[in-house]
Amino acid sequence: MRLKPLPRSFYARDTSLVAKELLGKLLVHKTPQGIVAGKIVETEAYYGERDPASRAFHGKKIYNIGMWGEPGTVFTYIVHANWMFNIATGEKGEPSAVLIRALEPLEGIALMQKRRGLAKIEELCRGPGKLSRAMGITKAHNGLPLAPRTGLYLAEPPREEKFAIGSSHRIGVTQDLKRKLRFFIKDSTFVSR
DNA sequence: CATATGATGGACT
DNA sequence: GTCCATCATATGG
Repeated sequence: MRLKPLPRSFYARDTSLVAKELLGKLLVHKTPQGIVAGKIVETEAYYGERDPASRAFHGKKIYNIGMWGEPGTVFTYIVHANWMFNIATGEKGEPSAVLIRALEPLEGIALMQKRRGLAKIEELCRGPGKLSRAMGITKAHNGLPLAPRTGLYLAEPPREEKFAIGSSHRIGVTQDLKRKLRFFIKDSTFVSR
């Protein structure tokens, strides 16, 4: 499979637009243990300092510095013993990000199953913590640029696909539930609840 | 050093 | 729907 990585300019736009257009794209992670890849089926947009639900809301910290990085920079953050996989968006210096919430596993499924200790394919990446586990994403990736040379990157799917996009309020946040900043592929069975 | 806190997950009613 | 294990950080003594 020949993959075309997303250009940096893709990420340097409005966060919710990036979140929406990320649906259907491929997330690829090459590691010494093997290659794993999946299709993005669910995302959430987080605006920086203006967004009370954002990690950047309380200012620049060591752990969230990645949010201020170049667009296309990985930002990982732990919640309840689970790593969240985010991508910095917008202009450099603007701490907005997109959280990847769910994937449809495509490649390296055996490795995902091994890392998750689980056989059911629908469950492997259905949720932000699950997908990081299955993909092998941790703190070590915080601050890395998304690029083939780092082993972790996003790419265009081999074929264009048409699908309906649904939206809702964001999951798990207690602030700002009004805005619909969660996007997902409507008919996908791999979206989290 | 001690304790609180989640952008969660999984088990259970 | 509810309960709670889990653990890297943040924060206060």
